[in-house]
Amino acid sequence: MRPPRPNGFRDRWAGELRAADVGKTVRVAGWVHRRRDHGGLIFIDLRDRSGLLQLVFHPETAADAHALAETLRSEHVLTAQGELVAREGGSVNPDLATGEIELSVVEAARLAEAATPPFRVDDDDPVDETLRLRHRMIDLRRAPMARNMVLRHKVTHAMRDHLNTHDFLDIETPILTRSTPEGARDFLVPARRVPGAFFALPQSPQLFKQLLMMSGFERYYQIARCFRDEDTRADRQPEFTQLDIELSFVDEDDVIEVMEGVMGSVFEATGFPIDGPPWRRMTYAEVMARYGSDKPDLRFGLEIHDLSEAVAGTAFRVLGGAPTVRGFNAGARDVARRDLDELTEHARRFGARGLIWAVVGEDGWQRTSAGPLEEAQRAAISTALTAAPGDLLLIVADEELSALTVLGELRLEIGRRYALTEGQPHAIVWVVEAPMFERDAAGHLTAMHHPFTAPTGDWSDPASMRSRAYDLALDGLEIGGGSIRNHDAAEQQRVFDVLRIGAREAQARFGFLLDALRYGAPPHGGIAMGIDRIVAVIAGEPSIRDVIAFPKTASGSDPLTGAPAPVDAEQLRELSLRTTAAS
RNA sequence: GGGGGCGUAGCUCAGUUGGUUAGAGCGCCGGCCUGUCACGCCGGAGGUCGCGGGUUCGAGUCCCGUCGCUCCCGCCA
Repeated sequence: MRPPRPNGFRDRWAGELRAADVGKTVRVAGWVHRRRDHGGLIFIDLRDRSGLLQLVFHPETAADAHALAETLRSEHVLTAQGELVAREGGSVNPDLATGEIELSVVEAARLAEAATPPFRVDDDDPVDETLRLRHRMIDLRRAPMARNMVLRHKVTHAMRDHLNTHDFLDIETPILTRSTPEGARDFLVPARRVPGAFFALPQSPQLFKQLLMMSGFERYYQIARCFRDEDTRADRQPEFTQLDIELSFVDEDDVIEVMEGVMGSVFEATGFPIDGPPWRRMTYAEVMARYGSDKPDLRFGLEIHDLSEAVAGTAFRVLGGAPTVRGFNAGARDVARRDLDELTEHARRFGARGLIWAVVGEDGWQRTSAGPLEEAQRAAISTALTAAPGDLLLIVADEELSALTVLGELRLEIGRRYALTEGQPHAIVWVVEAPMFERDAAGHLTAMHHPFTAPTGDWSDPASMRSRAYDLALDGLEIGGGSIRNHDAAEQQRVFDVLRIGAREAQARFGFLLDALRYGAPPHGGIAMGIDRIVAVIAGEPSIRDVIAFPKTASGSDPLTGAPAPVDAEQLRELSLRTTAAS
């Protein structure tokens, strides 16, 4: 860090002083991180953003300062001046960046007292998250959180740097806007000037960035806040941040290359140990078949295999009553009956009717839940899964998508249970050629990405069409995705036709984009990257709440973390809201 | 909307089959201590066992309800 402008508070950063500064008179300011009172000598670890510095207060040579130090407590704020001295041999602290030196305080002043913190700042032990959020300003003082905020800045800085040097323009888009079609529930804001009408907060800048392409800006980016009124998860917040990018006159390879450049520089800037781009690309069909997920964790194997042939024409199919049988070899696992019951329960949670398991012995299957299965089929399955004695085989018979999804989740569960990712290198993969449409519960086709994604394939069979989309998965987490868009109004209308979105509805929902398409839209495409997730993975934090300064809790009931406040009748009148008699 | 888990000191937790005065570590307060760095030693304060009801001679412990938190499913890229 650059030295601060010298003033009455400080002239150096405490954590950046080194042995080379010995002999200098310096002034530092910050918080009391820890205090060690030896009766005579008092040591105080002073904390500012740059780190820690040990202050020594001598009772005889600096009586006033020492008297003050006796009254200092944790998190008091102070400024101190003195001579920087070298520590004697045995008192050097090798665990501290400033451990070879200390400040022999001549003069000091307390700038603020502090109530005893509700939890320790100088300790990283877990504390109830609600309490941390209620006192977030204190929580953010703790080393891991402070580190995460710095890391987050490094990530966005690297992104901006890379894009700025590649001719991208940072352009802002509105927050108070109309519904954007990402499929989630909108947050709504009452519009005072149009009683009964509401703004929607953007689920993404999707429509606006496409308009910017039509405006001719060619290369746009924005670190954009997005809003989706859906329930919180460890990796999901109702308000989150994306790196949003759009380019004109491009195809898939162009966007992917740009993003590999961006993410490559992010990983490099943060020291994240991963191989540089170009990165592996796999089709949606392939990752679903092999890993049962559209965001596969490739840090370990345990690939899924099609066992339908192995059990063809047997009673097994009657048993399962299912069109497909798939399974994977979970490896040599020492499983108790309880483990198998838990795995079965896990499978059910994701919609499986049941789980077939088998433990392979020296001669055939030692234990299995598939009693009626004939020896020949058991052998065929073992062969298909290249089973060795001791191996645990997990098999699901169901509709194809359902079986693959369940096995994908079981694969991840096995990975967690047996720490299969431990010590493994990070794995990043592009998933391309996802289906353009999928069927909802009613059997109707809906857009798998959003309806502006360009499809490829045979229009006479929309269900078979693929989208010109690409999604990036890191360690089994989806960190971003995008697509080439429809730039032709007629083509866009065909998509709407498949989605059964009539001309009137399309005009009402996406009218301004459809209009824009008529005035000369360039071929364009883009991508959005989830910054919260990216930072969390790099930081090794399981929850993105730990890489967001002020996140939401699950219920959002805490005042500091954005709990919604009730609005009284008077405020409603002021907003000119139409209210019902009941309210 | 649904399912699981949790709620005991400021914090993190223990608390036996229902039994007398609810404990520990850390933190806090006081005393001692001139080279510590998670300083040490001695002492002390601090509890509506989330809340309400019930069963019982007796409830932190069992039952019902309720509130809060959390993880997951649904939902959501």
